[in-house]
Amino acid sequence: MSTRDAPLQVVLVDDHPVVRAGLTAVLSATGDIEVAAEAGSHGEALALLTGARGPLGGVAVDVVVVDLHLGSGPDGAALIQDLRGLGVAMPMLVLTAHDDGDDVLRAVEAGASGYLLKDAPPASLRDGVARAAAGETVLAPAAAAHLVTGARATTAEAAPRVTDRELQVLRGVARGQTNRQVARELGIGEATVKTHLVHVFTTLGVTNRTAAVGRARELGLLD
Amino acid sequence: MSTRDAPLQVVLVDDHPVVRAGLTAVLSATGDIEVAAEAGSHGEALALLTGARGPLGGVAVDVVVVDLHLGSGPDGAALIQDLRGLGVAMPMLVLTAHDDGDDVLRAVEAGASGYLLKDAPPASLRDGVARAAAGETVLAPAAAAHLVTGARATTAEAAPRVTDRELQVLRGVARGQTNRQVARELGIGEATVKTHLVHVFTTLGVTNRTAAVGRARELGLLD
DNA sequence: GTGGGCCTCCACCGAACGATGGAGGCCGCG
DNA sequence: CGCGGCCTCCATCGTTCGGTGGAGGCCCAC
Repeated sequence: MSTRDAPLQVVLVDDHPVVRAGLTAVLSATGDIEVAAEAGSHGEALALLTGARGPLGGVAVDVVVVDLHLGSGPDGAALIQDLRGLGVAMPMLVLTAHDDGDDVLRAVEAGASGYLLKDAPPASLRDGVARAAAGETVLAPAAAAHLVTGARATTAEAAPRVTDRELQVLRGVARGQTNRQVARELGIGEATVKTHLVHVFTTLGVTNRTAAVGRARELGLLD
Repeated sequence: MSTRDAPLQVVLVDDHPVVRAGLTAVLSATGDIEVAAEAGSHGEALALLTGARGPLGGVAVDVVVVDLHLGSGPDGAALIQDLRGLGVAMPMLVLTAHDDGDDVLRAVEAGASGYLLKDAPPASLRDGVARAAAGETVLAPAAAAHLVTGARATTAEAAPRVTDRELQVLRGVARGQTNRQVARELGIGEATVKTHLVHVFTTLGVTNRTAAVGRARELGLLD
């Protein structure tokens, strides 16, 4: 997922200059991505992406990254909806601090290709942009679960389904038990607990137990 | 906290034979504790501990361990209250699956010296019994927080108060962030995050981040 | 000013965790 | 009957955690 012929051209929309700078640094770090332009507000973004018909100086924009929170005015989801309404078809990603379900859902319904988490590791951000440019939907499986209603082709992962056993393990973990304690409680080996957890992590789209418990709680798996 | 002169004599009250057997095994493992007698119900326990005036065959009972859930009849808290009402003064510990606040509170108000968690490691259980026998109140600090109203001399720890900074760290952890990520977010060092977490662990009476998040949620700290 | 919280950071170390890449057995579905 | 899903377990490895015992700076109350 690196070394392309020409760098991807992205446009950043964020009301916070610091965030734009940070994103620029992160995304352009490997040379695979270039920040073609930036906008600091809803209006600037509209002007930038629809003005003159054929955006910017003839540069073909591959992806637009929009912060979900744009200060006082309309938010990122609204911006995306507006752009879509104006015929802008390119992939657009929402940038959000924490994927708090509803907001992300709104953004996707508004036409976003997915979202990026501000606290994701740089490589993940670059990967997300690249995948969006390739037409993929960039969603953590957990968010995909929020979309059962809309049931769109998430292109990516499979089932966000947690098996019975995995859930039992997760419940133990949610109570703060160590792998060893969970193993004893369920009468299985510690290795098996680890295996179950790894599966849970991948299906929930997280990388550690605490996050898994949080996600599971959000999804109502722990009741 | 081991190798005493004479083993502590405890009485178990639990409607589940399996649990009694397990407890017996765990408590007597080191030889510091002996199970003097067992009761399977509220009635049995009353007979055992008040019958003949001078319980059992003249054996001096050091601690009574009562399961909070005793099947259909009155629960452990009620039993303890009854025993206290009948003049039984020895330390009594409540045994519970998960310390769900209210139940534990009721038990302590009824006269319990504290509680033991079923999923606690064997050493902790033995330690709890030993401490109760010594007249200490055996409570996780988190439970102590539930008791701010009654404000009894918990013998043990101090303030269950989590500072602002600690709470900020905990919030990050609750979102599944690693120490490093939390550190970056708050603009402090990873070492500092660890320090805050260790404090949180001790004041909440837990030993790992996932349990801390669970406790904090129970206590309404994360809202 | 002297303490006592609180926040910040350090080094060190063992334990727990998470990732990887297997392997075998069981069971239901086609 | 083969295939796939689920459950079980293994070894290895690097990373992260958590525990311990400090240390200095800040600020407020006494």
